[in-house]
Amino acid sequence: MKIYQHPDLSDVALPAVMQALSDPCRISIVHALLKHEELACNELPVEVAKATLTHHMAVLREAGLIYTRVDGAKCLNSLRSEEFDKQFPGIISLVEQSAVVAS
Amino acid sequence: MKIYQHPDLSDVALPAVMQALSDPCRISIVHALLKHEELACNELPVEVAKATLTHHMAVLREAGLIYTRVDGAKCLNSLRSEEFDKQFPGIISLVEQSAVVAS
DNA sequence: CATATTGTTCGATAAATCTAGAACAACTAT
DNA sequence: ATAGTTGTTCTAGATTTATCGAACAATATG
Repeated sequence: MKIYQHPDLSDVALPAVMQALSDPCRISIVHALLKHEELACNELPVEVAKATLTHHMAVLREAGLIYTRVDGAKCLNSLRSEEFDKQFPGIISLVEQSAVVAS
Repeated sequence: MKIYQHPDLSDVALPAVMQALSDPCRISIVHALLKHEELACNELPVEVAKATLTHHMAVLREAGLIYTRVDGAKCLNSLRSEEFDKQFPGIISLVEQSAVVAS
């Protein structure tokens, strides 16, 4: 299957992170990953087309927020919590505490 | 002159804040206000047209990041540091520590 | 008063982003 | 194998955002 690229967090710029988290749909995804550790794309609580979800996951991945590994036909996503929080302390915590909006 | 509206920070949603800080130009503006406390628009280190700057300032204002007061023909802008940090702890600090990119 | 300064608003264009359908590839299961 | 599941890529449309010039309003200055 596809080979997922994950950036070094030291290469991720703050505007890219902010951009990634400026979309309520992606905020919802992060919320879900805070609750469930590892989720396949089709287990995420979003109501968008598959192609759209692929796009959102790519944005989160490129912002260093999520890690994606292949497991058979599915791909499992998790938060890069620790490393991310080291590079951008407090952000994930803010998302965690923010109200869940429609996605 | 214009009457500037400043939202209650409790009414500001996280995606709006993220959106506001997803632009390098606006990050530069926040950087400048971290250094100088209060600055008129024409003192900000940005290389965009006046109309564009007005737009960026409005985005920052609506995200609760800056306060604008009128002083004669100019308007003076400052960060709403304390209250903002109470509502969204750590964000301003992250911006402060982030590298300055081109605007 | 005449001119310059400061910033807004309007209108228009360009660029980026979000969205999704359709075709496709890879794996799973019957 | 045949069909179903999972997710990507391509293409395209729709929405949002960024940008700026020009006209304007309000203040400041000579």
